[in-house]
Amino acid sequence: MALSNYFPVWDKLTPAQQERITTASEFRKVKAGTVLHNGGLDCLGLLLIRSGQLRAYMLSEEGREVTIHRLFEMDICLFSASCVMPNIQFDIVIEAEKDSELWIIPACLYKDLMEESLAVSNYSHDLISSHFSELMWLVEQIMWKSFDKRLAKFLLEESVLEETNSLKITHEKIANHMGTAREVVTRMLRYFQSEGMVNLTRGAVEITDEKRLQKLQES
Amino acid sequence: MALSNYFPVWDKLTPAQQERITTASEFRKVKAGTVLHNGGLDCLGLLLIRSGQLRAYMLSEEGREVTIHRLFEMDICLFSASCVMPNIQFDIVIEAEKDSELWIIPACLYKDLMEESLAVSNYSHDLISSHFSELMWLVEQIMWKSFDKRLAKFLLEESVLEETNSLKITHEKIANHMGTAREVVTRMLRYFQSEGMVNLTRGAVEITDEKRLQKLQES
DNA sequence: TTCTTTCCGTGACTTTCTCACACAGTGGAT
DNA sequence: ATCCACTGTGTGAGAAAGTCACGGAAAGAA
Repeated sequence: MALSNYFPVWDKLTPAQQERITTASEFRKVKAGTVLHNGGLDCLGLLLIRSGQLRAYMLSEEGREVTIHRLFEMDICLFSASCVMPNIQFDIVIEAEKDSELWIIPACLYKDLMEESLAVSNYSHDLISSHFSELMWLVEQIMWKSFDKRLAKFLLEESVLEETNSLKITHEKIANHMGTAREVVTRMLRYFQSEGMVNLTRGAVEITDEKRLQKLQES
Repeated sequence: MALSNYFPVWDKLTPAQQERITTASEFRKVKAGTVLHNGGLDCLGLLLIRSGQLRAYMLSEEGREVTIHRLFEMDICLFSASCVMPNIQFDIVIEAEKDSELWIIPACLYKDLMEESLAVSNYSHDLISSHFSELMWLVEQIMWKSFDKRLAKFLLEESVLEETNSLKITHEKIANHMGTAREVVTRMLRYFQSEGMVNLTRGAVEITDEKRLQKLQES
């Protein structure tokens, strides 16, 4: 499948614009763990995901993380282009969670397109505003939801994503997603296990009572 | 001063568009404390501030608050228009902090403009993306800054805004801005007082050692 | 096997939040 | 002036979550 099938509002662009995109974009395959963008330093460009899975997270000065957004097939990532997302004075890191294939669209090209094409501009607007909503949601979670509910929710979402109840994930990684300390995750998982909701083994969490986690998460 | 002096990108609109805005917009004066928008229910429209001061805050199910954004003269508020900021499934409240004058621009009109005018679309894009940055900043604060630093910063910012070191504000209001409990604010303020940084009286906080607060905030 | 690295478990302590209640200042009503 | 209601502040006790400092177990490499 070609770029044109993945680029949003492709058919609302002029042939000339389409041409500019195809010639300027770079296709790339990356391995899980690859860091594609790190902080405000580089202005790599937009990422258009063909396959795989990426994670965008915020990094604190002390090296703590929180996941801001996750990207899947067909998603487009604006965080890696400071020109399109101006005023960002903190570190966002984009990392491949799985082996991924993607196109890199030069940020300056996209910026030009935005200034030419209503369709592109409106599309970006919608995209950022949905990111805004997502972030509001995160704030709500962090501020007002107790940790047990948040963890239950995370495990359930992860199991939907991976399409299995046996999650291959370490406590450390969970902690990084959620922006907390590993010990906190360990303790809560042990509690979940003592209540029969999960089963823990090294590097893995198996969900054994989905319904109770559901109930916990909602309450 | 007329609406045209306050509306962004006014001179990039066609005379017809300008006409539509002037005729459709409503001018309004509100007293401090007025709630202009409450939750996802109403789609009031965009607010264009001529004078005064507004506050946009998120409301939890239990009635707790956090300030998301503050609006001043010349600012424009998109939160009150769910059409322009779609996917918002939580409660944002817009409240006048001081007596204010503003125009209300119907959301549907603005939406139409966005789909017609590149200038408007790009302007909205920049606006939302700066809101996004602000929110990221909030997340960073909440997650990684200890409360004493956050409170110091709040007091200093407030004193800049009000152009005085004698802030007329209750502990409760501070707590609502910062998304925490009143007792927490009271205790920290008492600590600040014991350290000679502030002087507390009923309904007021006087900053007596700005420099130490500065240092605290930065550390 | 031994060594190293990664991952997990845990106690002790700090910070922040929650709950419950008491009391003090302020501005009316009488 | 006295009483009352309301708002604003003070405080202790306990829970939740984060921090610090370990130790130890599992998995993979040498």
